[in-house]
Amino acid sequence: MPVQLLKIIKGKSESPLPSHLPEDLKHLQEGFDHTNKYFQGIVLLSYPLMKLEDGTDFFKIVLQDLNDLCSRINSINILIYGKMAEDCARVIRPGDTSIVTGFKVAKSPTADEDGRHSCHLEVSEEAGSAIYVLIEFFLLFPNFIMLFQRVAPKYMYTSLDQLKDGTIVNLYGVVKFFKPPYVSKGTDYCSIITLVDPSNVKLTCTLFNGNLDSLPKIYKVGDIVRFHRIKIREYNGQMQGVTSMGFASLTFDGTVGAPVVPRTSSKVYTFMDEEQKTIEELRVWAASNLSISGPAAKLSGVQPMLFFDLTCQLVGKAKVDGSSFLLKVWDGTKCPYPTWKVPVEARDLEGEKAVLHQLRNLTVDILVYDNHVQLAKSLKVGSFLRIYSIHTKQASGDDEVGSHIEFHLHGGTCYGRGIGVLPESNPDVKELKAFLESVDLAGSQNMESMSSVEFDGTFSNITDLESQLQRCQQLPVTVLTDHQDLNNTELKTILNSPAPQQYRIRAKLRTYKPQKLHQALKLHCSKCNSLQEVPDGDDFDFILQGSAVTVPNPELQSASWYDSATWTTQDQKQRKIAIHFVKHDEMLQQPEDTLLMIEGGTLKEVWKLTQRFKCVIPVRSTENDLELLDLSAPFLLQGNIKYYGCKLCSTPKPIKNLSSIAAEQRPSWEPTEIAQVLGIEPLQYVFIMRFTLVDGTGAVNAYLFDYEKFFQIPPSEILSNNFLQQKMQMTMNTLCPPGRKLDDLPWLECFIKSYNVRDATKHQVYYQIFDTTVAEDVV
DNA sequence: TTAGGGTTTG
Repeated sequence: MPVQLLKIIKGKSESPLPSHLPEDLKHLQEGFDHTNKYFQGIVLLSYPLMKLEDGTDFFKIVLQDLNDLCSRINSINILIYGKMAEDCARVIRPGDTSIVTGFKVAKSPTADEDGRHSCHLEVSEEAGSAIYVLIEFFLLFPNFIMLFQRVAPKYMYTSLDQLKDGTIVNLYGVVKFFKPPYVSKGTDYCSIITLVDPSNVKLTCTLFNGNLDSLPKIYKVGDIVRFHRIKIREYNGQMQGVTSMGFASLTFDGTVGAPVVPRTSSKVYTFMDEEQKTIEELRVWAASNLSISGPAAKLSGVQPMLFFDLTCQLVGKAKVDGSSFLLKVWDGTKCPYPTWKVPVEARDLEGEKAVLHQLRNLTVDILVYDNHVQLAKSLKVGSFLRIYSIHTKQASGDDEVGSHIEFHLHGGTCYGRGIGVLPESNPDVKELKAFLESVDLAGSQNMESMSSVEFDGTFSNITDLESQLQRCQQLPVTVLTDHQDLNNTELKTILNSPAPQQYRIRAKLRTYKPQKLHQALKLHCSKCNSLQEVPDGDDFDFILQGSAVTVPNPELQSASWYDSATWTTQDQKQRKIAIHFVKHDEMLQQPEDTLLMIEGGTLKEVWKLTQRFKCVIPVRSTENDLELLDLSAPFLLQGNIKYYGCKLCSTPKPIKNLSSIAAEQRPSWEPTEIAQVLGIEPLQYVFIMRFTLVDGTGAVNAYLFDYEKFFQIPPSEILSNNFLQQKMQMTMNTLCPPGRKLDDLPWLECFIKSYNVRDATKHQVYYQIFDTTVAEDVV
């Protein structure tokens, strides 16, 4: 089954009046418009898939509204018909968080018996419904993001030359012409939009909605739209698009290279990297096939007798008479001609008196007429506007000042005449604001910096230490795991014997190195036998920052074996993040079973992802493939463990080799297996210490290479686990209590082996502890 | 239902 990611962003909405909110049960009523609304709940129950009399598949689930647990009725029946029933029955399980969109509300015939909501929701593919299942929360990104998996086939998009009368389709198009939403003579706002696409066919759409916010947020010719469920009709021998039930739109900036961030009032929309690709392709097509006017005129550049679009800030407004309304605006530049001032009563002028006075030489008066008056009245002083097709009219000077320029927004909507409110996130508004303020107020976002945890100096309290000591004076604090039949050998004998040999000893730990235990942790390559320090968080951060410069390659978004989601951060850096979720059997898995690859993430983001997903692999885009970062960075993160590869012994292989593991029946994502397919020679975490052991006959320095057996602490986990750090310190305090005389030290039972190390100039015998572990009651 | 793009004019 195809998998589609859905992104829901909670937080600051682009629109000042967000209307497409999640629906709650209280407001769910038969006969009301629930277009573009969604209902989110937990699956309380699911019934077996069945067939209706006409052969239609039918599946019923019960969703509980978690936001409204106090209400007597907080659950509702969801009736799923057709192909969608089959898909849902396969995927949806009780306990899942689920979203239903495009539903029809009908009276529930079973409400009296089951005590659930008096209505039920009917969903089917034909009705344009969709059902999603939550796969993950992302709380770490600037906006709180939830990712859902769509339980239905993908949307299909129709090219503009393939449209047929009477159909409802999904389509993409580049805006060739538009009328910003205006108040129609009926009950709704209306927006006219003409689209073109690479088939070179035009489609004019007439869109209505009672809610201004539900219409596409088009700001300029060249913007790209995606329409879902638009109805195609023939009118005057041409195809025409009109709003249908469930119509939904996304609008994207059409500038090549601009971030692909959809503008929508809908807080729920499907988000796929395939679509990002489509947008980017359309941008490129439009750049060479569509004449898009350059930057809009500034007041300083206006000419008399022209029509132009102005991006500006509203400083004041006033009613003039029944059919006209005054807007006082500025764009920071000065009009080179004398401009008229529309006489209004001071009491009718709305706006900060001080600001109006301060900017009196930079503001211009724009008189708007007829159908624009209603919208003009509703504008907020201080908001940013784009006024389309303002007429600059030269008035002959019949006063002593001479001729002046007048600004009119005539009635009607010809030539896209109208007023649009731009959100503060709009790039042109950002530019204008910066210009108006001449100060950059945007503060940089400080990500909490993370450094690796050091684990020395964590002593437990003194009472614990005393009781441990008492126990240790009687029994050995270490025990043997093998070779119990061997007899003890005195250290003096060992020192006088040739190597290599193995011995059982009974000795005391006089001292050890390093005393700072975090220094004992190393990375070891079993192939070339090299040892290295564990890189700290700053090293990794540095590499991540370096790799974030490489923008994710759109060509590599979503492949047969992974689905991708991308973000652009809302801060100044506009950093691009891509997450590639590796699929199994064409499906995304539960987060705890999922391997993902991330591009452009920060240390904190990567770390957060590791807390939720089974495996995280930081990657970057090349021209043809994703690739691992520098091997100074971990090639894999699992939970709190960073896995590193040996720089000398690794020969990185293509990332797509991971797909072979993904194709296994139950991918276990073992680090060793991942390393193997990626051509990485994994480094192992190891504690390396030097124990000075004494037994009254002599002293031996013996090395401990402990992968886990001795301390029974996985070295890979110690950096992130405070408890393990304390445990290790406690163990060492028991083996070698600080400040004690030799007589008071506990006995250790150990196996040691001697070995020769020779180089050109000298020969030395070394000793290594093996098959020994700390006694059970010590750890 | 509204508007159905195409040069407005106070």
